[in-house]
Amino acid sequence: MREDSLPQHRRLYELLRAHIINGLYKEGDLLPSENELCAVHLVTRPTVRQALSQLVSDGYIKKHQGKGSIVRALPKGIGILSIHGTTSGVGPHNLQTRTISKPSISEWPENFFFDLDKRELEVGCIKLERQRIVDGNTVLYEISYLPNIHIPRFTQKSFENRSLFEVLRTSYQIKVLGGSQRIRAMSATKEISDFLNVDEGSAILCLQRILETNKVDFRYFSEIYCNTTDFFLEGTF
Amino acid sequence: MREDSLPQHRRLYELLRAHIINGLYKEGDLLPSENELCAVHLVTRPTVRQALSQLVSDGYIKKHQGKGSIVRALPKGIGILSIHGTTSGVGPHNLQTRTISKPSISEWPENFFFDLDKRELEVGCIKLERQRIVDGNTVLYEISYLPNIHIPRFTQKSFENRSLFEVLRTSYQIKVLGGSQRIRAMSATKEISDFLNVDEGSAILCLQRILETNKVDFRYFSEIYCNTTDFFLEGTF
DNA sequence: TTATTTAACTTGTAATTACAAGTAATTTGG
DNA sequence: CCAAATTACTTGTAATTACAAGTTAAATAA
Repeated sequence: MREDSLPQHRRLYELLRAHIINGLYKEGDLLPSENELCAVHLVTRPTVRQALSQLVSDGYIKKHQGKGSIVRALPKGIGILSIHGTTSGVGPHNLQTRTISKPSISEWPENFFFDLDKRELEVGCIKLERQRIVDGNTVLYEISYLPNIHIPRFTQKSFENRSLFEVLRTSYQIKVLGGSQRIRAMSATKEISDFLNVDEGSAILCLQRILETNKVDFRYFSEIYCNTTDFFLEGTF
Repeated sequence: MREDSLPQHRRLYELLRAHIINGLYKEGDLLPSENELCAVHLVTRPTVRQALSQLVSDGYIKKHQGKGSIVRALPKGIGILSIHGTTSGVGPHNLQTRTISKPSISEWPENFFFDLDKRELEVGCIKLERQRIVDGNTVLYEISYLPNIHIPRFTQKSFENRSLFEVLRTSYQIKVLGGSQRIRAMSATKEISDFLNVDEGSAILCLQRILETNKVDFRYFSEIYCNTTDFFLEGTF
């Protein structure tokens, strides 16, 4: 395979995605045609089309037969519905991450929000609490639960302004491939209202996520409480 | 092209999707291998792979290199985050649709939740209010706004237990290709609490959606209020 | 029997070719 | 000058071939 062991379609995807995020291609712009991209990047059309179809399903572009690939408006909200996680999903905003409680090994919580299998229950759980601050406002309060396997010395890692995605990928070769989530609205409890700096009882968005990875026996979980008075979640389909 | 003018990859997608929904393939089952699907349906592997990758991005299956395509658990919540709309997204539940106000032509609301262009403002707006009742509980209150173009005699159509998707597709050849949505939590106003049968001030989920279609100058809008005490929204990524 | 190796599967990546279908600008005819 | 037809360009669909890489079960050797 190629130098950095990324497939060609994936490298093209990452390149075009970066260009869109950086503003080199702006909203409404036409991307180079598929044949142009072939010529410039020395790949064939199926490869180009694979990269473009990923951009479509991630909501970065829109395709029109006979016309071309048009860049979509970048989400103004928080693109937490996508695979890219909160850090890279916020876009041009000023984002800070604050660790509330450092990773600690414990048992899984009782009545956990997803059913765990036997192996997961045996290895135990690493819990991690973080806040996300966007443009100075505390917007997210996130609790992550990871199975205590495949990630030695995890409790000594630092997560200040670093995404969990990145730590797992660079330190443990664990890549997130996809996942699923539940979304609902709820009234803020005392604890959550403190973390999110809102009144107790005000409406809060709650997400429960399963993240699946390239290691079949390693999936982790996330519970996210979101203050949507100034920001909203955003998704494309 | 073939008999009913659907591309082969699309027909295979619809077939496999129906089999999964009907339970012919259950959670955890392996789909036939790509080569088997080729042989059975008389198509080539790229065509099969196109159908499968659509099933992956819609969350119906999960693929594992060297292993096969595994059927995922069907969403137990309301799959409103997908393109398939509320009606087909609810799955095995008992769903009823009630029209609150029949389609009526008017101006667009002031301070509409998305910016409209000149043409949309000129042609005016058709408004439609509906309730969705799942297993006897009123779960959704949905207001749809359509531009008054391409859809003659729309105000005389009936929507009882029929999806807007279906009416647009069968009566006007308008197909929904995709869209985007904002999600946030809010406190129920008096009006919304009445429609959803909840207490005033309780936490409600609010979705604002843009639906884009095969007609470039026709997009429509939807505002959805959702009672998530008994159900939650669900999505895969 | 047990551990290792091999072989037979699976999906992933990628180049190649061909034509269909939709769009937009140009050319042509009136 | 204007409208219709043509042309060139775009993406969509589809078959074909080849090999890489991950998984699993069978065959083999200790």
